[in-house]
Amino acid sequence: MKTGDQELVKKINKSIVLQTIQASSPISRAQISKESGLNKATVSGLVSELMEEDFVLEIGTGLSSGGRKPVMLYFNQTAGYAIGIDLGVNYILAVLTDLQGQVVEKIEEPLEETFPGVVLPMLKNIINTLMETQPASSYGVVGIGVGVPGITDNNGSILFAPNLNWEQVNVKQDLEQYFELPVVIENEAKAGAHGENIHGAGRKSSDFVYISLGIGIGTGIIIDDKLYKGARGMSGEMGHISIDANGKKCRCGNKGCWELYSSESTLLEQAAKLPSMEGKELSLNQLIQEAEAGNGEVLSLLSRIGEYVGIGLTNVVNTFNPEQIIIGNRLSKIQRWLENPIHHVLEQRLLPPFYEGLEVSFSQFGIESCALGSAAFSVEAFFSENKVTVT
Amino acid sequence: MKTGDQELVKKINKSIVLQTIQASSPISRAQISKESGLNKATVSGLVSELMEEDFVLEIGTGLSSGGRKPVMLYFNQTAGYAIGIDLGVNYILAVLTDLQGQVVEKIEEPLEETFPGVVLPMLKNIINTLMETQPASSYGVVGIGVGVPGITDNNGSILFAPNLNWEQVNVKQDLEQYFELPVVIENEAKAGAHGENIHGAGRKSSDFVYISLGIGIGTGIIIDDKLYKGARGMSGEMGHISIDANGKKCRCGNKGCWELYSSESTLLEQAAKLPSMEGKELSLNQLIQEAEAGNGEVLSLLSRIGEYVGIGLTNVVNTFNPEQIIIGNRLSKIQRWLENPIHHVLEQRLLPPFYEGLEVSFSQFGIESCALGSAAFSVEAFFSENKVTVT
DNA sequence: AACGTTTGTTTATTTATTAAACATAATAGC
DNA sequence: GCTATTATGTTTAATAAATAAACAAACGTT
Repeated sequence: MKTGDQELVKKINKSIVLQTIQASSPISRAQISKESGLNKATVSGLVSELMEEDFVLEIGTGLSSGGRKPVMLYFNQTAGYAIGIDLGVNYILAVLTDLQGQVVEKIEEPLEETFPGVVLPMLKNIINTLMETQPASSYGVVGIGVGVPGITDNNGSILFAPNLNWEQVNVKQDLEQYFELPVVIENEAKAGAHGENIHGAGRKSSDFVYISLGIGIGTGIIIDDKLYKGARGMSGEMGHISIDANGKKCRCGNKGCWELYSSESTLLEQAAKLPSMEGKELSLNQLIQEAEAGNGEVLSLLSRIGEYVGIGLTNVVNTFNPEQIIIGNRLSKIQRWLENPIHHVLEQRLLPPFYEGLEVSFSQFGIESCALGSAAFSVEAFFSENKVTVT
Repeated sequence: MKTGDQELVKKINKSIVLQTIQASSPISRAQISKESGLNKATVSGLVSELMEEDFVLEIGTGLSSGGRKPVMLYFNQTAGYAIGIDLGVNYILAVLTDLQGQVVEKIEEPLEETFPGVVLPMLKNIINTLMETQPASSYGVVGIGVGVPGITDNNGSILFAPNLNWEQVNVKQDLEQYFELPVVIENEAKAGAHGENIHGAGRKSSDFVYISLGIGIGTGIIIDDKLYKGARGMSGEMGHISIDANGKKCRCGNKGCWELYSSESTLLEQAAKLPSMEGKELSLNQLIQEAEAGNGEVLSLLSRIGEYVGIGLTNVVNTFNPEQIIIGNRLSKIQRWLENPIHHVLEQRLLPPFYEGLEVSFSQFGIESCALGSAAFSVEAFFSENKVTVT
C-alpha cells in the first residue's frame, strides 16, 4: 500500500513543473507559478533541481511586461535519447528520438524471414547502428521500446505472434542483457495508441481507441490518457470480435472475426479474385495505383472494405463511447477511399449521441506511430525512475 | 491542475487508515501501522480525528500477544445511511443501506406505467418512506443514488431510455431540489458493476466487466477498481455490438445486435413460438418452472440463449482481457442452464491465454447489485467531501 | 529621478510524517 | 510473587516541503 508523504508531494509538483515547461516552453518561473497554482518559491526550488539534473535550461531573458524581465526556461529535450522499434511483419522500422519524441535518426529495413534466429540479430544490429549515431548528451540512450505484432504478457514475453510465427519469445530479457538498458516490449497497436496520445492525433483526447489496420486488426485503448492493458496485458484484440457469429473460422478459434473482413490480408485476398487484377502485382501500393487510375472493381472493393471497417467501429464506439477513433498502420494509406463509407456506416448504425461527439481521424505519421510510442514508453520509464513523471 | 500539498498527503493517509479499519475491523492502531506502513504516531493522530468525526469507534480491548492489550477499533457503519434505487422497467427496488452497504430497509414495488409523471412521484414517495425508517445517526441520509435502464450523460440527465420510453429527463435536478440531498444518476449496468466491485462477486478483481442480462443487455466496465464511463458517460452499450453484421435491424440503428439474441425479451419472444408453451403464461418464472419440470423444448431454448451469451462474452473478453466476468440482473436466475453452454462456447472460441485466466461468475445478490451500487456511489461522494476516500 | 510593476529569492511559519523515547499494561520465566 | 520481556499507544523532537510575506533586483513609465 502506497502511503502519502512529502516525497510524493514533491514528485507530483516537480512533474507539474516539468510538464508545464514542456508544454509551454519558453516560459518563466513566474508564469509557471501562475499556471500551476504552485507558489513562486516552490517553483524556483523545483526548477533549480531540474536544472541541476540537466532537464531544464535557462536561455536568455524574455520581454518585460512593465517590470523586471523574465528568465526563460526550456525543456532540454536533448539531455538524452530513446530508441523505438516497430517490428513489423515484413519490415523493421527503428527510430532514435530525443526526450521530446523528435526523430533524430531513422532506419527501415525489409524483413525477408521471420525466424527469431534471423530477426533478433538483425534487430541488435540496427539498434547498435542507432546507438552509434547518437549525439553526445548527459544521459545517452535511456531505453529501448519495441512494438510487436502479437500478444505480449506483462513480463515482456511475446506469447503468440501468428504473423511472425512466434510463440513464447522473450525479447525483453534478451535485449536487456545485451544492451544493459531497460527494454519495454508492447503490442504494436498499444504502442501505436500511445504514440498518438503523446505526439500525434490523440494529443487532445484523453479517451480514444487506436485502430491498427495492418495485416490484421489490433486496437489500443487509451482511457484517461493511460493505456489500458487488461488483466494480463492482452486487452484490445478487437480484431477478433465476431461480427458474424456463424461466419468462417478464424485461426484464433472464433468465427467471423472483424479482421477477416477488413484487414490488409483480406483486401489483397479479395483483390486477387478481381478480373481486372489478373497478372498484376498484388500489393497495397499497386491497389492504390489502380484506384487512382479509376479501376471500378478496385474502387468498389475498397468501399466494401471501408464499410466493414465502419461496422467494426460501430462496435468499438458502442463499447467505449470514445471522444475519438484514430485509424493507423498500413491501411491509413487508403484513407481517401475508406473515409466516406466509414462515416456512412457509422451515421447509419450509431445512436445520434454516440455519433455526434465522435471524431474519426487517421494517423498523422502513418506507420511511425508504433515506433514513436515505443520510444515514448522508454522515456517515461526513465523519468519515473528519476522521481518525475512526464506524459 | 491539482498540485501536491500536505492536505493531499493527509487525505491519502486518512483514507488508508479508514479503509484498513473497514477491511479488517476489529483492528488495533498498532496493527494498522504494520499493515499500512504508516508510523504508529501518524495512525494514532488520524484515528483520533476519525473518532471525532464518528466514523470510527473504540470497542473494548483485544487479546494480548505477550504485551499490553490492544484497543480494538471498529468502522462505525451506522454513522449515516444512503438510499439506492434500481429503477427497473417494471419495478422499483429501493434500499436503505448503512455506510458499509448493509441493507437496513428494502422496498420493492411493481411499476405499471412508465410515464415520468407517474414514476417520479412514486419514486419520491418511496424515498420518503425510507427516510422515515432511518435509525437515528450522526449524519443521517447522506445521499441518493439511482440506477436507470438507459443512457445517461454526465449531468444526471437520462438521454434515452427506450424501455421506459423516456427522453431527456433530468431526474437528478428534480430529486436534489426536492430532498436537498446529493443525488447520483447512473446507468443500471454501471451501477450494478460498481455494486459488485464494492460488495459483491467482484471484490477481489480490479478489472472486470459486469453483464446486465435483463430486458436488454447492458455492461459496466471496471478498470483498476474504477468505473469507466466513456467520454460522455455512455460507455458499455455492448448489448448493441453487432454479432451479425447483416442481421435484423435493432431500434438503435445497428443490425444484428447481441441483445437481439440473448436478452430476456428475446427469450420470451422465442418461448412464445414453442408448441409446448401454448396457452401458458409467458414469464421468466414460468420458463424456470418448465425447465425444472424437464420441458425439452425450453431446455434447448435456454441452451441456445446461453450459447449466444457466450458468443457475446467472447467479444467482451477479446476486447478487455478481464480477470472476471460477472453476469447479473434478471437472467442470472437461470444460471443453472446458462453456465454450461457459456463455458463451452468460450473454451471453443477463445485463445487459451484468454480463457485460462478468466473467471465467469454470476451476481451474488441477483437483482440487488444495481440498488447497492447506487447507494455506494452516494456513500463515496459523501466521504470524498469529508476529505476521506473509501472504496 | 521618482514611482509602480514584475520577477525571482530569502525568511519565517505552518503542517504533516517520522524516529525515538517513554509510559502503560500485559505475559512468561524463574 | 517478582522480574524480565514484549506489545501498545502517546509524547517529544526532528525533518521536509509548501506557502505567505518581505525583500531585492531589474525594468518601464512619467
